[in-house]
Amino acid sequence: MTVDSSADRAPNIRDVARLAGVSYQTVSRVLNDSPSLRPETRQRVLDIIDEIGYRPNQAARALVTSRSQNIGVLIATRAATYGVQTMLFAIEAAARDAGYGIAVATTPSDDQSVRAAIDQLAGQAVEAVVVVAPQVRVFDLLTAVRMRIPCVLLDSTRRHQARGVAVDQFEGARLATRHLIGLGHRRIVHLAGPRDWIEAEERMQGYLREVSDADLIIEPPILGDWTADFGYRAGQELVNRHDFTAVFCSSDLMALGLLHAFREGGVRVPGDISVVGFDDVPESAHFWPPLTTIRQDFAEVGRRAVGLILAELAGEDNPPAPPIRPQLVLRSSTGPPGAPTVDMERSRR
Amino acid sequence: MTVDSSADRAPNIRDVARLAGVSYQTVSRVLNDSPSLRPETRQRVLDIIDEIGYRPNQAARALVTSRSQNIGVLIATRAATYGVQTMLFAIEAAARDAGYGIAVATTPSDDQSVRAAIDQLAGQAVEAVVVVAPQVRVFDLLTAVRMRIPCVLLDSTRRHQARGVAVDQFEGARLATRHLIGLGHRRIVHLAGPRDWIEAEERMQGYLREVSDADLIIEPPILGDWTADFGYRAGQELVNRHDFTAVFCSSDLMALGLLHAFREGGVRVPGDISVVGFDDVPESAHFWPPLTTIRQDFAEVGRRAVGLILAELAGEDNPPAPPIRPQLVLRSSTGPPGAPTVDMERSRR
DNA sequence: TCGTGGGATGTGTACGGTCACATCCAGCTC
DNA sequence: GAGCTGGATGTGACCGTACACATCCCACGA
Repeated sequence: MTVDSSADRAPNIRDVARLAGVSYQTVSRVLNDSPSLRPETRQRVLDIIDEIGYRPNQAARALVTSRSQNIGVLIATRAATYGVQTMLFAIEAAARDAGYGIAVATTPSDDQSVRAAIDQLAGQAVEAVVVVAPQVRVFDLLTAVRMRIPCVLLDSTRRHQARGVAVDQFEGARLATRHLIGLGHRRIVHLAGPRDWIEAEERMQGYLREVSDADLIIEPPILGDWTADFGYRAGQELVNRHDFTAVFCSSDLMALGLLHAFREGGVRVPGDISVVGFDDVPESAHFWPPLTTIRQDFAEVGRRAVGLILAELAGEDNPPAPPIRPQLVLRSSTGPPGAPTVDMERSRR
Repeated sequence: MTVDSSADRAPNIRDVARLAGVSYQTVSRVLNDSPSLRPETRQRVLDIIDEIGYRPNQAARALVTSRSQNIGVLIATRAATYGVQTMLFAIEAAARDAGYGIAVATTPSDDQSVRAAIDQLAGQAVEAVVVVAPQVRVFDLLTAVRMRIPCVLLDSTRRHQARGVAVDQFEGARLATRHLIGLGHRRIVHLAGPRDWIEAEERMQGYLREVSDADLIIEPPILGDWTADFGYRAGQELVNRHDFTAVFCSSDLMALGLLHAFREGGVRVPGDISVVGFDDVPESAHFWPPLTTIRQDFAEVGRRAVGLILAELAGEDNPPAPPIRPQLVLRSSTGPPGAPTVDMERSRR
């Protein structure tokens, strides 16, 4: 019958209160940084908290405040890629700095799976959702579901600018294409990403715009799937064509596979064909030849997404920020058409 | 004063009960699949739930059951790697299948950050923690913190077998080394991972064991950091040595950088030097030359970890499962010492 | 001296579920 | 027909916290 704090259940706010000789409400005030507290009272409570290892119960707090302190991250791909992981880690770090936790749900992109993932996150009572790597259909589905919570889309530039954070894919593709044109290339093939992906579409549009602005012949883009394996297969086919001098790949990995196929097929890069990638994954500096590519700051995308979410949760208006500018990284896989194969020195970084 | 269900707050269990003409407890029974319910009653409740879009409040449920239905994933690295992401996604998928959500905390490996990450997860009231990519210090810290919840470590083979799931890194390293020895190599350099990482240590031990079993000269391993950049720098130094004929790299990425440096330095692979990697990242088939490496099934590791956790949460004993066996993947970066450079055909998969 | 104001602290209640227990009623046995 | 049994359902209490409000006390000025 005696009040015993050594019970096996976790200590709660009343245990702290009793030991500190105050009411539970005072403890609550300490936890929530209430201004009207005598410093010595606050300290006494803090000491007890520390001593008995008290931790506020998130469930109880969430129940009464209806704020879970959790942000959901919906990842609409199961493929392991540098970009997705970098964004995820940046989101997590930024969220944690703001006192939020991260709940992750990955999913294939079919409707049913995405719905299930949304349910999953809703079940975790997230206060907001960051959608990573959205395909068009995922976006459409999200608008259909009409979530009652803030929702930020990554990589959804231009089309859905209001609710998205993104590197300017369109601009990145123009940079890549313009670089090739500037070197003198006139027939440029585009190895695109999946039709369904918003960013793939943006890159393709950027390529098309730049090519048509320069009055060049537009090659029908090859639709790929981001992977090195696909790039390899595409490369095997391209080896037999002799009507182009450069390839703009929508991902570094596809470029890697392409380089592989070209090498096997006796096509020299950049001597015969120049190749540009997209993403600037850390490995691309060590491809053979080191890959000229478009760098996008994935971590910044993640941080901005969290910033947007926090602002929205705080009820602030989000002034639409300018998209993040991508950057051309010059390495050794590009050169003027018909130039001799890269010499060794150029590939040093 | 009239009972109005169109309030802007989310519907709760009593709203459902009222509309279905039953008590809230009956609704609760429906939600928890209680056996003693008339089918028609159950159906009526389910219809109402569907109609008004009722979702059980996780916080309330967690409060009373003290079960959050959440599993924490502590990732003790901020580097984006194929292995970590593959494990994470597999964990998420397996957890979701079992009705659990995933809370992620990433962290640098210093003590203070890891503590903060643990606090973060504890704050999210996770029922268990999966620790990914543990360094020795992280493991020691975890034992010091003495968590009150189940905790599974990934990639902690042998040393902490009881609480870990892992690919047998030791065995993988032996496979790689034995392969080189079998080809006739007598002087094999090991490009190791960071000293602090358990799996790096295991791989190094495997290499050392195999080399000493074969009575070969033991080269002092070079301690790296998993990255392609490091492999590149290490390769630049190795180019000047002529006292070895093969390199076993502790990661595919280091191997990639190494290949880059060798190519620049005029060292032919495998003609002059054979190279073996570790991990079998999807790109390694497209390296130049395509990389012989050790495949480990990251997804299986993630799934098993969740299996272990679920069993422990259910109070079952975990029969210690055998470690997951890695597998040698033969490609074109290895050959007998002094053999001519790989011909093109061999690199086709 | 007393009313007043405000800082510091305590009390009641609600949040949305689950659990233990109570109740009800139909069907069965004797 | 009374008593028993067990399935179906309802009632009260409680989980741990935050919020609104009440209370207390002391300093201050009229």
